[in-house]
Amino acid sequence: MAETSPPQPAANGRAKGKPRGGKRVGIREIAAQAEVSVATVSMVLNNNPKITGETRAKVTKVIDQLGYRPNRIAQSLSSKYTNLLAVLMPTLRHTMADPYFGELISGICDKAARLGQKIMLEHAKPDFVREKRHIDLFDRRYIDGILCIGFSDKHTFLGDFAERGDLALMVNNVGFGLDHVVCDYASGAEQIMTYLLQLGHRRIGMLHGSPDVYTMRQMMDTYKKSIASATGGEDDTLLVDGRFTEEHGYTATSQLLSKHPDVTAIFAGNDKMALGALHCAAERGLSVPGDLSVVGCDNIQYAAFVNPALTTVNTPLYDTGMLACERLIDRIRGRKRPVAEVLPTHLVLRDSTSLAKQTQ
Amino acid sequence: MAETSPPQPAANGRAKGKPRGGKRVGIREIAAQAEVSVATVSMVLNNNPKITGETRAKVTKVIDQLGYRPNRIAQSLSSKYTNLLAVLMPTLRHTMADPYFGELISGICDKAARLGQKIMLEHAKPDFVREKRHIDLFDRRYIDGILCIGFSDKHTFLGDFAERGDLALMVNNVGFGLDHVVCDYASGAEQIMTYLLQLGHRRIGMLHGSPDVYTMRQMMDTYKKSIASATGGEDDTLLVDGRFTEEHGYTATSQLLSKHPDVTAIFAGNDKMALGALHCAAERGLSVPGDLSVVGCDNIQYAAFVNPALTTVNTPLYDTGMLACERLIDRIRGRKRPVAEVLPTHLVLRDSTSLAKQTQ
DNA sequence: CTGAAAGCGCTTACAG
DNA sequence: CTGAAAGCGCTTACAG
Repeated sequence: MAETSPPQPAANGRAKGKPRGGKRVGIREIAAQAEVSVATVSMVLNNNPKITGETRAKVTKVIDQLGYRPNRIAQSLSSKYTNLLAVLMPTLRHTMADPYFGELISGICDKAARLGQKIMLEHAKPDFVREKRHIDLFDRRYIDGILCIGFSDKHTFLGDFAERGDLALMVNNVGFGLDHVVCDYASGAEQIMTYLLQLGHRRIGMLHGSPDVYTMRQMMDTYKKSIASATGGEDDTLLVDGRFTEEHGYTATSQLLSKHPDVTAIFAGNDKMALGALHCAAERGLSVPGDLSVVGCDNIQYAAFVNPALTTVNTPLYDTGMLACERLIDRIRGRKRPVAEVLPTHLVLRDSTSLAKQTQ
Repeated sequence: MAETSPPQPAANGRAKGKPRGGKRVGIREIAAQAEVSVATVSMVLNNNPKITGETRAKVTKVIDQLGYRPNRIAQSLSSKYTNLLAVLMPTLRHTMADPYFGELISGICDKAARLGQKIMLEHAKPDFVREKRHIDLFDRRYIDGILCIGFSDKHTFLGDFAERGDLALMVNNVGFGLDHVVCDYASGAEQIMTYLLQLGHRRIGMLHGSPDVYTMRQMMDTYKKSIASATGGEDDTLLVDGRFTEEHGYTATSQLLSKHPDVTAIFAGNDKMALGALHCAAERGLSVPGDLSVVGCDNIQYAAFVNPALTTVNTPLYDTGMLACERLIDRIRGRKRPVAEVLPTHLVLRDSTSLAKQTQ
């Protein structure tokens, strides 16, 4: 539309080809119309301070008139940046549908949009890693930097980034010589344990995920320390693997309660496992929190809407995503100092916890 | 590593500059080493059938040796494709954390990866649309095509794509002159209603979202038709707006039950609202399904793990995402025929539904 | 079946 | 403060 309405000298001279509306306007046409060189137009486009306000105004006017939009492929080929960032995550079942990843990515996307960057999604499937496609992302100039979420110590390919000097930042994980932004899961776990102990619970089970995951290790260590200092003993059979999912949280709880009927509280390493625990308790006719207290971690969206509403730790995932994205961009733009940020967590009290049934 | 190990004639001659490992290898070096022209290398890269098996082998060998990776920015500038697709969605609160979008996007990403395409994420914020950045995506050559998810009739800017001839495909929505891939929500709703009526329910409330949303309209129409034909009457006060969320599903249920204590079943237009309904029922001391049957829609991941496990309609969101992505790529690659696909849905029976308390 | 050349649409030194 | 020219690294007609 914009191309047909302005009273422009009809370009009928060379009417051949050109499907509709004629050739796309390029930087050359802008330069010609504005009576400057293409270099000047380019500098206006890139907000180069060398350009006079007057020149800028003149060029900007022509750009608006002709509806010129710079080709970002050409821009990237000539310049150093693609203005594209990747988010890399493991291939869990339907990763994107997980509220944990979702919150993180929401934060990342919002911040990226605000800073004029685009976000690309990548899954680190086995063949992806085998074929070194994570490296291709940089070598083939897809992206300027990468955000890694959901990985564990086992994902050693992450070390490739640091080795090659590619800009990568890990979220809720540390190591591999990379920058990181993490939530304070250790403090979160400590707050939970303190709270449960205050309520009189002594037999507290834990639903954990793989200890290869940094944040989970933090929580497990804190849990063990708390138990040890409160009860003077330790009992590893109170720790069961719920593999981060509702399904396994359910079966793990089932095992735990069968082996230890005296357990009065369960600390789940994430809300999904806690949901599995609630489900298991309901099925066994145990009232929560009457017979059993359950607490989760992360405070994902539906934690407030399960029955009973879940007491949990709020990890600021959205903000974590925002910060991670911002810091990565800092690095791309030249920041030298490595990034290592920790965001605070806090307890969210709801209806799944109460005083222990019988204090020992 | 690869660059230091092979016993290559030391390139010490021009030792200046070049931070580490020397200059990145380009198509020119490959051509030189393989003793062919760059055009030939390019053709090998693009699997051009004109190339002899012999030539191909020779060139491929050199490529592998030198670890050459084509610069995709340069490729895109010379060719017609970016091999990048965008997923566009509205800005709901933390959209990505929503299982509905998550499942869809998981399917899209997996299919895209398999077909060698990359996926970019975009949110249609007010300023995004105002500044016509959805058009920029094409004009500035970010992408080859776009997948639109989560939109309603109100999002008229979607019409811009068809008008400009840009390749766009809508998921679970029709109109705007665009291609579409949708789940059969009408059939899903019909299955639900038939089932509830069979169970003896006559006073059935519905939690709906905006009727501007195509799929919701399908369900509402089906609901009304079912009620009318089963009871001979209609009562619009049985329809309450739950705005697709747990929160509003909760309050809508509260309203509904206050106004109509005789309601024995609730059909929620999505699982999130159903979850709100379950929560509300629990708080009012109503047993589900004893006092009240509740059914949702979509069968999102945690629907099986809430208390009680939710009866719902399975909409194959993951597969829908896969198909949508595949069809969009078909179009990019030249398919002329518009895409209009409908995927079947089916009822998933769980524990939130049972016979009506008292049949009238 | 392969090669030499032009061109994609920008940015970036380098002069002036 | 601005311009002319080279170059980013490929692909694509066009010859041969």
